[in-house]
Amino acid sequence: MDVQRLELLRELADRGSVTAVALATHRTPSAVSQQLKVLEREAGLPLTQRKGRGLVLTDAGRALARSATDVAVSLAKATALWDEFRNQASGEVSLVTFPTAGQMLLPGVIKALGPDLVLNCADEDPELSDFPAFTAEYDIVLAHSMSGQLSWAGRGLKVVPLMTEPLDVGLPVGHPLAERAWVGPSDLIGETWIGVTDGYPFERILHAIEQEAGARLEMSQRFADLALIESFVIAGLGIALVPRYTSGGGQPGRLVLKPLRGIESERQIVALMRPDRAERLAVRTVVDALQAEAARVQQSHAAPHHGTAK
Amino acid sequence: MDVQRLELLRELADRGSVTAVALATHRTPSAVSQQLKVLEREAGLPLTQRKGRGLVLTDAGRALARSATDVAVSLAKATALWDEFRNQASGEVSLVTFPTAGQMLLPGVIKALGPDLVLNCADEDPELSDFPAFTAEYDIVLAHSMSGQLSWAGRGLKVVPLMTEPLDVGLPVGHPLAERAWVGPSDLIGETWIGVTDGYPFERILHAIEQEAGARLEMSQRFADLALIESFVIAGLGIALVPRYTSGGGQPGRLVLKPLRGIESERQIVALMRPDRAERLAVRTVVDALQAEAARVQQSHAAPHHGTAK
DNA sequence: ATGAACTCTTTAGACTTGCTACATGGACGT
DNA sequence: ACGTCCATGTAGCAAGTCTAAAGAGTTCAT
Repeated sequence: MDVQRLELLRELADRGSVTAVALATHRTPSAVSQQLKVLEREAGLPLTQRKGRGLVLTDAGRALARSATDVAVSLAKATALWDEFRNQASGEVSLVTFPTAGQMLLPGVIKALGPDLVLNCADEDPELSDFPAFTAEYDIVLAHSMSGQLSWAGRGLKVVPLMTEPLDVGLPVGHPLAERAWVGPSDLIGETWIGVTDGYPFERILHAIEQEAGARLEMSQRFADLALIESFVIAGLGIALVPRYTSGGGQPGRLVLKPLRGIESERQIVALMRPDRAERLAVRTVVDALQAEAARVQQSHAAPHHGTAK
Repeated sequence: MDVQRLELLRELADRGSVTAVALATHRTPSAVSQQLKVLEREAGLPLTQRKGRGLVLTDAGRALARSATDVAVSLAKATALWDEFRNQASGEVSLVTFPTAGQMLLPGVIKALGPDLVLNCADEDPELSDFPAFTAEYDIVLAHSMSGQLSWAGRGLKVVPLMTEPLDVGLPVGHPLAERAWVGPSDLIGETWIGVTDGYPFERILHAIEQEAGARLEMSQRFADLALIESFVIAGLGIALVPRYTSGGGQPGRLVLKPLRGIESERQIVALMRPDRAERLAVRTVVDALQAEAARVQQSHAAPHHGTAK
């Protein structure tokens, strides 16, 4: 019946606790609890169920929450429509990203946006946290996945692809392989590797190399931060897999990138959003800017010469 | 922003005046005016405009009203969903029909519906009034159109076809043509006709007969009521075009029907609804029953023999 | 076992909101 | 010019929704 209440139910489905919903909607838990109770009375059947000290949705509750999404979407479309009538997009948009994508895209995007649109950015480590879950908190979530591996299918989230970034092999200047135009899996066995933290998507490619070459790679270190990995490579302590567009930012000319052949080695960078938020005009504007900037970055690297990076 | 207000704007688009909206929504005109004013202030641009002593929507207002329909639809889907969870369809559904369709379909439909679902019916003369406009007042509007002539395309209404009913030539017993298996346009010139009121869709077929036969039909009387026309035909005062399934109800055996060949002679009977109302579970149930009953009627007539009618 | 921490709920009271009732101001038709 | 019709202001009231504070149940640690 009432949209506000339905919205509350949907938030509960997303966030999983009354207090979280209250916090997110700037209300007291009491208010949320009361409204949910009213909704349940109107519905005439139990929508929630106590479990331990928390609260979970029943099947009926989940179904209702899902249809509440449709309501939120059409409502967001309506407000977007009249935003189009009035002025250009304005308001605030929040965004989380993993570090490398932010470094690559955000400065250009923020410059491209008008002064009426405030973009609040934050960064999070992509593997320590459940990125799709951030869509509850942020309007836009920048995430990456390996090609083909659509880890966030379903879930009811809107996924907008921004770019696919090749993952190259990073070598120190003077390394034997540095003279080659490209490298293959068999060239890489016997090298000392600087790896990524367990669970990183890069890991999948390293495994593919091992499988292709028929030997194990020697992994000396494991880091999460890209700049740290690069500094080890530059110091000659090993070689590593690095994203082409975002590497070498700090120390150009001291890191050599070689494309990897024989293995599909790239990552997809996408924007994740809750479907209703994706409809907001301001959000759509930011996503458009992200796509444009991603295309610009990709094109500037597609151009010939240009040394190793940048 | 607020759904109730959007709904009000949509009602205004449908009904055209603040007082009409107030009447329909059980409010005072003052309340409607205030809410529209709030909506306009939120939107930041004029949605309505005074015209004479009335009020009309601006372009922006119309656009918003249209998107308000989407909101209403998704909201109706949500409530329908939980109606499905809870019990079978219940509540009240209102319906208008033109007389012959009502006589043909409604008794069977009402018997088929459970006791929890109350169907309130009314009848209106199909030509004196704008039938699509009734969708503002009634949940379901039973209307007819000649085949191919989709008079209610666009408008944003949901159209559900129920049946196509042939229009036959009605003759008195003992008429020379009564022995024939069927009649063609050329057989019908020279006869005295009992016509329908100007503007009735039947009129189009009469014109088609004239065009095909190359002569004018002699029209002695013009009536709106079918039973009245039939009594004239039975009295031998002329022949007339009558819908096959609904004729002869009162006096079986005294009216002979002959199919008309050489001209497409049928009318489409459809249900018209506002899209949001079409989503209500109770409404959908009634529409399903209408379709089933229509199929039943059509089938019972498709069966051979059976004399003239019934 | 007992208490501390956490989560949801209940209750009572304040605040906000949308309504009715009545009055006002134009626009149309006679 | 008058009455009618329609939309809109103003004041007050009724309903709904929130906060605040206390209560009840569960989990975890000591």
